[in-house]
Amino acid sequence: MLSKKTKYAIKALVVLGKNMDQPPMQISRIAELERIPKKFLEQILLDLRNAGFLYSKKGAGGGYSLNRDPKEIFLVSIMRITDGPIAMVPCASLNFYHKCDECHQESTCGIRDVFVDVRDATLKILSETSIADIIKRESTLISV
Amino acid sequence: MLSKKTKYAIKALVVLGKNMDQPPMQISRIAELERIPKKFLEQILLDLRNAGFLYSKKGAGGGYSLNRDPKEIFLVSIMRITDGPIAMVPCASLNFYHKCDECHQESTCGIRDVFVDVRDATLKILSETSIADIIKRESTLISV
DNA sequence: GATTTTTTCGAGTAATATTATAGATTATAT
DNA sequence: ATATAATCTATAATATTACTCGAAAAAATC
Repeated sequence: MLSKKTKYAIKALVVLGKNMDQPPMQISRIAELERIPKKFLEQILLDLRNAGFLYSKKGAGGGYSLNRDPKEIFLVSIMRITDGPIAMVPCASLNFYHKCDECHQESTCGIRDVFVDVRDATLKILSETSIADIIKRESTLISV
Repeated sequence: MLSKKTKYAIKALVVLGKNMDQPPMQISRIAELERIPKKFLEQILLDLRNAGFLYSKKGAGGGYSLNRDPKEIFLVSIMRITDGPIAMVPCASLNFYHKCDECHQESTCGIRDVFVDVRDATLKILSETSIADIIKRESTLISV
């Protein structure tokens, strides 16, 4: 399951992606627009900022804005920040690998073998899909 | 993340799939072989039995055995029993659909749109892979 | 038919992770 | 100086996961 944290992160980035040429947007404004608990969003934006995706400015007229082209912010990166691994088993993770507790013989584990395939299929989609794509998909869906 | 419940379920089914022409195997034997907490495994096997995948027999000489050809038991079915939905968002689930708490406009949600694709990719693999395939993969991995 | 073996059933609990909140601090603009 | 808004640290509330307990029911064997 995708955590609320990740959903909120994506939603916030989408809002900021639509706000590219505007002055920075405040946490409270994003929280209001997307109905995200403000204090929770605060933490999430901070994580995204620390990962380099956001620019932030304190004080009056401050707020958050994207630090990169929305075309260059991929879901896979966001998810790794907010949820951690993409793979469904730790032993199949590229960025967060560790042995499964239950596993006796990783090299011959058939479960791992299947879930490496699942990871690859998921990864392909998530690393091809950007915030810009999400925005595009939404406008396409509206016009249909 | 795949729950331990699901991993244990798959492991138990694999053990039983290798035991096809033998008399039924006891919970305690499976638990021992796969190092699964016995009482936990008990619940899991009961779920699989109630779903029609296992045959069970009480009393001395009783135990569990597969009720179907291991080629016809697919990971997708097991996971739906033990973990529920395959999709990462409830609104993209085929068998466990429900609205996301946070969602205001499902029909135009770009997140949903992407995760329907992820679901399809995952589903393809999981509904093509059977217990027999897991067993086959393991023996292939051993011989490499 | 008593005893042993083994599944079945219902409930309960412990551990962990997720989601959210609170309050004080720091930086910036006016 | 004052108001604004991000940052930081801690903690509370809730949900989920992973298990555990004890007793009942069914079947085999002596």
